[in-house]
Amino acid sequence: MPEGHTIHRLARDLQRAFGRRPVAASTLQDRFTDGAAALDGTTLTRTDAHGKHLFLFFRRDRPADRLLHIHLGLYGKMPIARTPPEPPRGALRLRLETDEAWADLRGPTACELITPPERETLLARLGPDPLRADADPDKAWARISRSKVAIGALLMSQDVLSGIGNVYRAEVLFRHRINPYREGRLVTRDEWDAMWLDLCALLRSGVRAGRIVTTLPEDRSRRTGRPRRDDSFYVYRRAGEPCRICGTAILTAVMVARNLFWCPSCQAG
DNA sequence: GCTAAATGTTGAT
DNA sequence: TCAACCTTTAGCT
Repeated sequence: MPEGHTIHRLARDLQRAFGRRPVAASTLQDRFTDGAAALDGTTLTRTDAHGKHLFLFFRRDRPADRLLHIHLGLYGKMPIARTPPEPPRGALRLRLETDEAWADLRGPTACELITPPERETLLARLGPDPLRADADPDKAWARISRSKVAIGALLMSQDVLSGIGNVYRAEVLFRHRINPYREGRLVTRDEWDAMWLDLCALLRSGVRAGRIVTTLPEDRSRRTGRPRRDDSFYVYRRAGEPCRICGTAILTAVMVARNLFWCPSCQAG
């Protein structure tokens, strides 16, 4: 589930569900016993997302000047539900609970209490995030426009721009008909500007919908008004299937250790 | 029941 | 470039 849209949505939902009243924090894993104990009984004051990194701020009294850093990694999840909570089970890293809501964090790459300077260090290596108002796309362009690295790799580099993952990479390149292997420096300024704007819109709609849909309505199958799961993407995980636009078989290959998908005809070059 | 894959990152070679 | 890590689930038998 987790590209940038998931994290920003989670930041918003956690704030709504748990903000401004004390939370009970618990864990079933030894690795976070101390962390959960430090958070237990404190009040969530603010949540913030940068790219795929989530930060939860609690009132200062208990975890002195520390905040919670969460990264969901490849398969982390933190679903929020109304009380009553289910009995805690299995590999539960962190449960947050109030009278009204509860949320279980499972499988994250990171769940740790850090200091504000540690947070700054982390943020310093992140490129602009299309979901943030303060994002400066020129910073990403400065890197891309003088790089010999393939654009399909650059889009995945969180220090070039942050929040993009394997689905948005494949889909945005298709939407702009750009071959994933083209060197960054051969992407034109106009192409980049269009791609950035598109990413802003796509990620925002991902936050709203809670899932990624990159296809235009006219490119989905006619039978259903709403996009079915299979209708949501142009190329992602559609290897061997016909391109929705030209019918050519979608190709797949590994790029930066992830499965890449593209249409060799629409994205020639 | 078992295996592989998954919208990710880090650190060693 | 590759393995390691974290957990769930889809797709097999």
